[in-house]
Amino acid sequence: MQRPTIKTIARETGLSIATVSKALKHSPQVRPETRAIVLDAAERVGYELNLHGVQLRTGKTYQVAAIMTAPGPKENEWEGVEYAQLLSGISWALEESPYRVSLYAVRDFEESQETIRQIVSMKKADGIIISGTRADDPRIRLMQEAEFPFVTYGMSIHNAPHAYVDADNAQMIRLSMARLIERGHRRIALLNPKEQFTYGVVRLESYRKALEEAGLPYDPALVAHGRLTPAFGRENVVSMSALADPPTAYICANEATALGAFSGFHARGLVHGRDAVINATDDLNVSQYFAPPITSYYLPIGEPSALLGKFILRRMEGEPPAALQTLLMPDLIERSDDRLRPER
Amino acid sequence: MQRPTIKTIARETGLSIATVSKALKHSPQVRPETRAIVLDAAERVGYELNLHGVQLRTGKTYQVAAIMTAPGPKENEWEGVEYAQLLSGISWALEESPYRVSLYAVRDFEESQETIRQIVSMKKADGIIISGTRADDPRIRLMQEAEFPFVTYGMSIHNAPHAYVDADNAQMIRLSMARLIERGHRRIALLNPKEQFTYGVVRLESYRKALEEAGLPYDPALVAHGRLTPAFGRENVVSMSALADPPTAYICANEATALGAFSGFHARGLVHGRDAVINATDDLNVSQYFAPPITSYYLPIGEPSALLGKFILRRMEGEPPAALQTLLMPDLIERSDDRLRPER
DNA sequence: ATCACAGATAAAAACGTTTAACTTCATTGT
DNA sequence: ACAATGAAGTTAAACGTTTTTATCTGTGAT
Repeated sequence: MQRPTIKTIARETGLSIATVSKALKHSPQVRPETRAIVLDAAERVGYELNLHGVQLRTGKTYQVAAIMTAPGPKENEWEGVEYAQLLSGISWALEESPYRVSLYAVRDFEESQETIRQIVSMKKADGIIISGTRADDPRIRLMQEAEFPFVTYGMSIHNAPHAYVDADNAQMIRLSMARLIERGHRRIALLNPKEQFTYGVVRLESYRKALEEAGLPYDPALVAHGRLTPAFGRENVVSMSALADPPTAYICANEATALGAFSGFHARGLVHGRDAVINATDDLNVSQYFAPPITSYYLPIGEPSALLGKFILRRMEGEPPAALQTLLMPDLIERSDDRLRPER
Repeated sequence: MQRPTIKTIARETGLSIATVSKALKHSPQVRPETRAIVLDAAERVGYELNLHGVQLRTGKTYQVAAIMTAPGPKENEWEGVEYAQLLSGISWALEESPYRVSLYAVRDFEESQETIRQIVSMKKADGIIISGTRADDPRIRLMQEAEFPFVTYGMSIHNAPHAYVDADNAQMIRLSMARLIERGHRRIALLNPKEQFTYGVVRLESYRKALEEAGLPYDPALVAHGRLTPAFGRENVVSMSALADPPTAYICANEATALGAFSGFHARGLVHGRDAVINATDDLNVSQYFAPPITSYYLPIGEPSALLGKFILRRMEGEPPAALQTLLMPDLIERSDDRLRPER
């Protein structure tokens, strides 16, 4: 028993394969009654479209390439864990479509660029989703020049308009800072992603502006850029807390960094709420389990990932990118007062 | 400028496409000199195999389906985060091959079963990688009956032999228990995955055996089965620590559970090392950042994932499954003494 | 000189689909 | 009455491979 093809249906119905093909794709060239007959027969024989034929004929791949930048297999730091949920979110968004997510794991920016170049020129996918965007991102230019559909998780600054989904980092930092300053903090540390990343730039800018508006000085010693691992959080708490005038609040760019910051507190004998506090941005709903639970801006990763999936589908259908740009505002979840209580 | 095909090379060299095809696949039917000419021309025109043609002709897909069971997009619990690294590890292992990882995110066991059935019957991939295996796993039977190549992350118990990679859970629990008992613990809690999973069964069995050998009673109140989220860890610490005779040690099946356990300590005012201790199994190298750092069995997730990739390649080449079975023993990393110090 | 044979290459068919070009037939407008 | 139009189908080619079968060429044996 072979897998049924349109030929099977043609034989079954006495129509030509061309008509069957058209009927299945709802071409206006075929009469509704005929279509009904075809659909019925298709159902009966258990027909399912063979993508390989389509792919060869049309050049479509029905693949959405997700470029995942993760540190090499040898490096064992807790990094990029939110990718799992990001991928599954995208995958679910594509569920009703014939598209599948195919994964391209790369080690660094250069490799992602090379991979994208290949996907584009060899047409290995119909659409691409990337993250870790830069202020001026050559990968975006590459895809735009080739008119290749793509969506980014993260904005760019100097590139021509494109489809993206991102958290509203500027707003988030602005409000975070206002809140902490209102609660008496004057020395606020920013544990930020690498400066190459757009959101690193955006967050830093917003941070500086907030300081300025509050009439507080900007101290570069309170800002760190790096890979958002627990190690990063820990190291910076350890070193910054040793400053003559140490920070009383740490804003961590993700939950891994926040976990590491707690580890730094432990190492230096600091007590959360007495010596300093930690705030964070949280994708994974994990801040509530820290001891003590911390205040965070929470954006369930399912939201951006569902949007990424939706957007790439629409881009592949030719929708212009201008309509496919969303900044999501995370919810502030206050779990501690964050005023210092210098008891004891 | 069209993408070059074997036809391009045929024109270029004056040979037929058949010969070119054979030359490219190192068929013995073509003379070495001819092959050289072909390879040279291929290089010159920048030829790259078009998989769509191959796929249609041979039925091969060059896809490895990774079935990822993750909770629905609506549920926002920190679960399954290690999947990101697992996937990238597999993806790297396939890097030199023409195969790509294509992702199938499913919500639960039933859906994974249905998805696998489809992949197998519609031949949507050449190989499958699944995790979350059960003692008697119908998915494994399904793939075996269809003689479909697959590798599982996690053993099964009642199924016919198949390729798998797993951590040596029995040994891990045996040694963990021996170590804790040696340090004076008599009431040891086991925060375990759901009983359906093979490793849940294996761990429980090993736990009971360890108790028995030490002459300690088995108390079901100290064993919990559930989804390995922080919430699970927290809830069980909260409830178990309220027992008349509470546990003095908690063995957590992963780092998410351990994080939640710490949260439970905080909620109940327990101090790690004084009231009880936490041990864990760690894939993500994150136990070192807990406050305090805890003792764990650490298996960098890169190792099993690289093996999964290697194994599926070999299975797809027809290698029998018997040779493709590996139990990995995680390293014990002692970060605290774990004897209770009832100071204060 | 002819034959059989092997080695090397070529021709052709096939995989499942889409689509441009064509045919058929009924309907419409004059 | 008849050309023009349009709707609904059909034919056939094409996408890039692999593979079966056929063809050709030269060698060595008879």
